[in-house]
Amino acid sequence: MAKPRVRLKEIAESTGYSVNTVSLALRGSPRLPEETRALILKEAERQNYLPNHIARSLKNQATHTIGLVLTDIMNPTITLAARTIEQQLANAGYGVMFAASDNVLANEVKALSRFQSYQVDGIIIYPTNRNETDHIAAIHDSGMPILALADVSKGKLNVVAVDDRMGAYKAVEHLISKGHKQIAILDGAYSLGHSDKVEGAQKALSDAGLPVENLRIINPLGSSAAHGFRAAQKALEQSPRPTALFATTDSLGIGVLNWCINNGVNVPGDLAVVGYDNTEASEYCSIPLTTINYAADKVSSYAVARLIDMIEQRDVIEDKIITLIEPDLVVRSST
Amino acid sequence: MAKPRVRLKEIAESTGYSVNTVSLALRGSPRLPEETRALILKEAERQNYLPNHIARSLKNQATHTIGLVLTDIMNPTITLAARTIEQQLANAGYGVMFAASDNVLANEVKALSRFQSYQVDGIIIYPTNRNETDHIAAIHDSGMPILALADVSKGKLNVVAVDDRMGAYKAVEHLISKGHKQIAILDGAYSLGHSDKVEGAQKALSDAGLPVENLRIINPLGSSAAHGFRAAQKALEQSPRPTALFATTDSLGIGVLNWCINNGVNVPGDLAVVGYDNTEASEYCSIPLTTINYAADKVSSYAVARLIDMIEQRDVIEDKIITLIEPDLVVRSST
DNA sequence: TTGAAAGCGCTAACAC
DNA sequence: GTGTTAGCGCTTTCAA
Repeated sequence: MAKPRVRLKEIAESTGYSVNTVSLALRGSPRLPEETRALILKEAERQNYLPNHIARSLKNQATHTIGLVLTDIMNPTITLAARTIEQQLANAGYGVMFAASDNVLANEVKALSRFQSYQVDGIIIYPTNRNETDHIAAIHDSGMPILALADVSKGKLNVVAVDDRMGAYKAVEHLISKGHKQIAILDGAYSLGHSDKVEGAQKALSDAGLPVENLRIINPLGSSAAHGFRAAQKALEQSPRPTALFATTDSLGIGVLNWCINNGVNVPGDLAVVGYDNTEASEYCSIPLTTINYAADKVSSYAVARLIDMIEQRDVIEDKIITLIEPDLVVRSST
Repeated sequence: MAKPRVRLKEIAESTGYSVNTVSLALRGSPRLPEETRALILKEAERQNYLPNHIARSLKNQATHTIGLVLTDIMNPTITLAARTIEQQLANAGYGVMFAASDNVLANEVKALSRFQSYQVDGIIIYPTNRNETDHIAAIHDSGMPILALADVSKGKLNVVAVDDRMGAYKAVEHLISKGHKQIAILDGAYSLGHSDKVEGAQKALSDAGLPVENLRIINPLGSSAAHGFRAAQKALEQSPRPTALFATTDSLGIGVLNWCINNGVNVPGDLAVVGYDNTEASEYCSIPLTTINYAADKVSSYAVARLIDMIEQRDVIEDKIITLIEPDLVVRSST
């Protein structure tokens, strides 16, 4: 059943040219007369030739494949980033291998070394833990172009990311402008060293002359609606009771909204809620959610463009470049 | 900066053995004495050797990579399937390349031929259109193991999927048992030839002695909460007005629930709503959603196991196998 | 117990 | 214009 694959050799034999000429023709070399080229192309078409990417990669020392290491792929914002990155890379002629670390460092390490072994031309990574990026930097130092999608600027990596510190600042600044003084923040990433959002929130408080203790940090142990639903009660049990809540993902925020609906807590009357990411769901949930727009498309485009730059000028020594995209506040009914 | 990669040659030179012996040692050949092996392993470790997967693939005619073609990766059920499949394959020592067709056939075709060119060992695919699978079958016939995650049993492909006809049957049977006679179904896949859910729903009606015309088919033009939100009104404008609605994804259902909340429609009093997929969100949304459990983990495990079987016994001629997993009803507050 | 040589499918330098 | 040859890094006969 399994037909042997068509190689250059087969085309060469049936056209009478050499393998080399066929290779040249298929890649559109100007050295060949139009006639020869057309003839070979036609025969290749007829035999349904597809180039053997593996052989080409071995020879060219380039696989035209990149590795994408994600943390929690179930987070819609990360899913969206993955989708956009895949599209952009496909357009640029690159294939994408992916792996999800699920925020477990060991998984991240394994995925990275698998990608190295697979000889990917570059890696785009959502790091699991911002304080543990040395293993990533080591791979980068060995000559692998790597781009991080989170602001690990303390490390040595190139970065394209949303400015989460600024985003959180805007979210909390908005709450403060509405008169709130006791604010809870739901943040599952804080414990993994991703402290930007908490820091941005704290800065908003202190810039407004409020004590940072007024921000109660609650770990929802995840980033989904289920986690938000379960953490909402804990947030409202704080003393003094918060009048506003900043959920660091929309999913968390939606979970909080639903808990409020089920428990007779009026939003925004009893509790104002701000989300983060501006996922599609935030607009169409029970109470349209005020949120921070995470421009996934922008991040992805920049990231892909930057990575391809790095790949194609591999040997040029470059300084690390940190690109932070400033996110905007989107005001809806929940605040 | 870019250090040249360590090859077998480097290890050979620094240990004094030949490339061949090093290769043997690293793969644990019993032909070598323990001492030699240990020595070589240690040196490989020291030099941080990682095998060149490309070279190995070319030689072995196997890449240990599979291609995953998805439709709408933003659909949480598909995301979950992707995640589980990646995990399972990684455990089995396979890498995963992915592409999303976004339900555009041309994208699917492109992705498939890219994967062929990349010499993947097998392909797992969520087909875009069930009536257009000949191009997939053609690749299968050329010797590529392919497994479909939707019931395209009319075609020639191997299948592991949830029995959506049965799932839809159970959903609508449940609504009928609650006394509903006028039912709307929101289904965006119907127009793409995925008619199982509609057919299952219709069968439930006729088995109950109700005319199939009592099922109003509405195309939400997508599968997300936003689409559900926008389609809800259209559903309730049908005449006679439906008293129950079957949303063929949970996201659609959640969109409907939220529209109802915003428009004073009582659920389940004025409108009973059933979803499909049993996503995490369905449990923690505004009104816990009755739904059909799509056992993504089961589907993924079976699919991966089956694909690996196909890969490893490539030359054995096998009949196509259709595995359909029967889904269960999960009753919550929305009905 | 170890090594030499051929070859996977392709590309590139160099002939002719 | 087109063909010959070597080689990418690895595995696998086959010898020694």
